[in-house]
Amino acid sequence: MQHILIVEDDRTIAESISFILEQDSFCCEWFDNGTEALDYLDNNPVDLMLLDVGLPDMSGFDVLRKVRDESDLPVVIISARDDESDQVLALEGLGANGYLTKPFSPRLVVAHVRSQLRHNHTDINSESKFSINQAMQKISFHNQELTLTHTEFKILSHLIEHPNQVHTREYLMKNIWDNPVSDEKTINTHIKSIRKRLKEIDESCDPQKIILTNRGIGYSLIE
Amino acid sequence: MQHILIVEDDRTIAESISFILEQDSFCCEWFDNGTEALDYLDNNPVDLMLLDVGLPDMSGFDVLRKVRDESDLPVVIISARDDESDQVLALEGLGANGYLTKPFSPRLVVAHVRSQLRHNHTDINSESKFSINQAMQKISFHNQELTLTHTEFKILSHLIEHPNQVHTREYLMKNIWDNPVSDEKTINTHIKSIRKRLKEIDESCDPQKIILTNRGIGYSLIE
DNA sequence: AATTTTGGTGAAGATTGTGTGAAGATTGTT
DNA sequence: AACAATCTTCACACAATCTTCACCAAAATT
Repeated sequence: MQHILIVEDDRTIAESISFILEQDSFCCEWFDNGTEALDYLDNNPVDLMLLDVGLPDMSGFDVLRKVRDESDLPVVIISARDDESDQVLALEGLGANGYLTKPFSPRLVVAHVRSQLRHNHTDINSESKFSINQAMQKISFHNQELTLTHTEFKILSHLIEHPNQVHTREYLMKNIWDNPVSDEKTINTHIKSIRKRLKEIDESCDPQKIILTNRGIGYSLIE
Repeated sequence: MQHILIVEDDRTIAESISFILEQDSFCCEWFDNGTEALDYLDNNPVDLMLLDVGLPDMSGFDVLRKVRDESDLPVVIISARDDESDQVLALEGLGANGYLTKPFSPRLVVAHVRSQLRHNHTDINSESKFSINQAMQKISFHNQELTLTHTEFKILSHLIEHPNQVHTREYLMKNIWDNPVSDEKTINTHIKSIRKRLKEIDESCDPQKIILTNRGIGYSLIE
């Protein structure tokens, strides 16, 4: 599940974008101002940001600057003005990844979002060791089906969909459990059993090299 | 030097794009048809493709399909028609990375090109000895990955992100530890081990010239 | 030059984080 | 209700890491 952060002060626009993205099985969070959005970004996992230029509290460009100070998060700008110099500034100067001018159809927004996130998607023709069958809720490892419990499936899916990236236990818990009240140690045990299942399929593999522990931080899956 | 492949049957447009890209120290190759462009692509290194939709021999979309069959090369579409469904198809369906509609200024083309190539630039372009991979919580020194503990990572990140600037021990502690109760001498030891790790990667470097001690004050990283 | 202060160094001890197996709690199924 | 599967928690062992300390070297001060 990919998380989209929408920063847009027009409620109608935000809702229509949100609606269509959620139909495409994205998970959306909406803020109508930059301050709250930046605050949210600091503490929550976000895969892409849709950012309006005209915000009540600060310019979208300023928001983008602050985001770029600390991450490479894909940011697609939404602008009411079709001003070329703004676009050049955003893309070249500030490091935006895409630029959309109003009016646009929600469908186009999804196209831009998908275009930016494509590389994150587990590609069928990539040589990944894993393949996910979302419909069947099954994961294959070296083309052999893993028998996973529901929780294990959700954890491993997350890691596969965001490989080469450290996930804190806190992050994993937020995304996997609805009620976030649980001991962080619980993750350890699930990881342990996932590793065990990998070993069952491929005796020669080293599960700790595939799902690696980043001591003091969390876990990450190496592609 | 980055290589741009321009596929555009309008000579005037191709030349103006080419001209401005070359001013920005890109290296351009131009073809006015898809067949030759695809042929060139098979045998030459290309970093990005600017692709017109309307070509004499085949549709730009067909060219894109063939490119996507075998690579993830960034492709920015140039279209004469401002048709939203075309754009959705290109971005979402065919895997284009960007979409420009004519008329556009050459400046905007460069902005799109730079935006797409930005992630490649960071390593080559920056004169910094260090690069931080936030996603994996890793730092590279001369493009070699450092093995750092969590605390070491946090200290070094701070120094890298604010180079040429003295950080008092007190300041570092406040920013790195949640509970600020600790002996300031502790920083010394961590700095020592960071320096040791730098030396492990580059035997010939002098770690005390990279992270330098400001006697009586603190430490600073020299860029 | 002697003294004091500050930082570098290596090692020892304290602390924390993780892997592991198993027990208890929860959930779902028959 | 009984049972099985699964999830969560816990205790322990071990290893990685952090902190402290004693000692020495370098720089600044007298």
